[in-house]
Amino acid sequence: MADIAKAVGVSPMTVSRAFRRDTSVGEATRRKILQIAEEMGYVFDSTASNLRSQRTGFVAITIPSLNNSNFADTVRGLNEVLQAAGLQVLLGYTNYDVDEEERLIEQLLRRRPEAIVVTGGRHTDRARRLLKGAGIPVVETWDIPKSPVGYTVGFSNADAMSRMVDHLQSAGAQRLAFIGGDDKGDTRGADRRSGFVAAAERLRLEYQLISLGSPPISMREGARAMVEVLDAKQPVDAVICVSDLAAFGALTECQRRGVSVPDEVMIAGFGAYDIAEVALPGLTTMDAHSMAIGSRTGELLVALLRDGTQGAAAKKVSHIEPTLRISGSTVSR
Amino acid sequence: MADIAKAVGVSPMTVSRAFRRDTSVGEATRRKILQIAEEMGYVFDSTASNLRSQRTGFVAITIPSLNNSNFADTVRGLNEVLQAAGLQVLLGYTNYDVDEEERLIEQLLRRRPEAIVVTGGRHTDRARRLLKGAGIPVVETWDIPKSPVGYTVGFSNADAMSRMVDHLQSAGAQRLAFIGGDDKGDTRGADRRSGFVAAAERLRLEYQLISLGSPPISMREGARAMVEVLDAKQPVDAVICVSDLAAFGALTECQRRGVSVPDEVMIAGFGAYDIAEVALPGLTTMDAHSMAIGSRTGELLVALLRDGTQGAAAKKVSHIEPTLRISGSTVSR
DNA sequence: AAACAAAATGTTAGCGGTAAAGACCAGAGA
DNA sequence: TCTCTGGTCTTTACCGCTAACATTTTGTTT
Repeated sequence: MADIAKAVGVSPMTVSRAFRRDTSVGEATRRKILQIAEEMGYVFDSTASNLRSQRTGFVAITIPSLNNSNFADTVRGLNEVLQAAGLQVLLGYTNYDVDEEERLIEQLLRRRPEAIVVTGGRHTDRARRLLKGAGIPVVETWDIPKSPVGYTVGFSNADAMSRMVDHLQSAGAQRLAFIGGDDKGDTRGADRRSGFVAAAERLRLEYQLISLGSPPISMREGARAMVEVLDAKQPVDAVICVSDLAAFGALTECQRRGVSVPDEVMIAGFGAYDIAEVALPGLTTMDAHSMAIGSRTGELLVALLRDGTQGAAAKKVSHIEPTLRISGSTVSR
Repeated sequence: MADIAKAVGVSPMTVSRAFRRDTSVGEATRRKILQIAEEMGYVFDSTASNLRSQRTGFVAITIPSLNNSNFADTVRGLNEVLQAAGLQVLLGYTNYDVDEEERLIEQLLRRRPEAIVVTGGRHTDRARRLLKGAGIPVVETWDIPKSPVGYTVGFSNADAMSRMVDHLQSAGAQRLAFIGGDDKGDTRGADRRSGFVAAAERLRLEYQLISLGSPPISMREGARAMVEVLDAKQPVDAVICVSDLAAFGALTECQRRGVSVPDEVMIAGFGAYDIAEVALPGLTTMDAHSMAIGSRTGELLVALLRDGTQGAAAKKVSHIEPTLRISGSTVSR
């Protein structure tokens, strides 16, 4: 900046201002500064700016896995809104592990983000302490935790699953099975399972739980689980899977064996992945509006960072109601 | 840090050292410093460290879209290696647009990354100038550009597609179709198309090109394109799709119509997405080793940043040969 | 116990921007 | 003519850490 200032014949401060559109610099001066800067190949140095102004423009986000189009959609929605507001997303993967999440949160906070978004509501004690002590807005997504750290943008996985069980019952299912991973790490999966159990007992339906290894539960695991279900002694009318990926795996296993879906067994998934729409038959699923979770979070953060915690937008819990999408895998046409 | 130094009874410099594992501080002193820091709720401030040491620990990467498990895998592979080396990935999406890429590259360079990774070899002139002038390692991935900016980790999309055409011919196909998006933005898709055309002409096979809208081309578009192919007057023995997602869409369209795959028409995809393995029949595909592209890039960068440009690892072009995975969609069993 | 090397700690001066406050100047109004 | 205003620009100090060098402490050798 000093070099540019000398070349243009102004003070470094004026150059600094010229690079920030909002502050007062004469239009002619600004143009000249930007032109000379471009010629000199100067690229603005955020690191210095960040330190002095105590504003980094970072928003940190931790997600369990990038390899999951639901979370990728949330990041996409978040990024779209934040990028427009001049903020940069700092991304980290926890790999469905709370200790890894703790490490990640600390590492991210060192970068002095202006806000932090985490997936889910379960964290280590130290992670909670770090989040609370950071002095920046904290948003928990994809869940409605019992004792939230700060703001929440999400839905009740248990309630959503309960609605799905209602649908299956009304479609005629009496004996259900739930396919999911173990409870470690994937709290959303665990919530879905408990919602399933609660609903099945409320409706006095027979049910069984198939538990696979640790998340992520994908297509292959869904197919493997379906083997178990179909080989078991007790017959099953409907299978609910923790995600559409597992559901699609289950569906292909049925097709491999010539088991008709939905006539012999219904299959339901979760998450409204692309595959649910394209599969044959289409998969009944619960659309959690992954991208909306991200963009809603982004809008909340932009409002908070602009207007402060007192702003009108500062609703603590933002509910995003999932939508049930009924398709050929649970109702024959 | 000054507060901690006072509390422990040492100089701030010693506290600074204690937070960097490698520098020499007495073991007892270090423990005490870290303990008091934890009690005081201190979180290290990277922004100041970055400025003074002129090292940010950032590696920037631009990808066309997060909503694509191939690129997500590359990011995952990269992140895994970089995270282990204490580096943080800075991610940006270009949305298959070179102007957007230029903006993004400038924005990312302001953060003073220590290296930058871009997807593909086509950039605006200004983007090339920015990359070259940044004075940091530049890696182009997923392509082998004619005139690379710096390092390259990738493969020839045209050659890979050519091998796929060879396979289809040897499986008995005479009349081919290629399903892909338009050339704008997705240079990899365009390269695959031109590889397809070259191979088809080399082998003197009949062929047609089905072009859809702008990328990303997904399952829905694949199904739509297949409608076109099946409704056309000229019959087709085999369809090659720009990605497995499109291929799966095409497959379901065939199933919807009762067109047997592979007996009446063969279908091949690209990218070795999960769906290729789970679909029924399995999709013949080209595994580009997305994750390996990321981890190889990561290893290259770690070596470059450690040993400098003169290091042994500084091979300019790193070729990752795709693997043809033959499955039920092109050969009946 | 002196002499020296190695390890641990301290001192000083920035890194490259910008917050805050003040100076300068042309044009408007008294 | 003088004051005042608002826009434009400058001066000064400092954000929180660490490179580079200086110094002290500890340990080892003879």
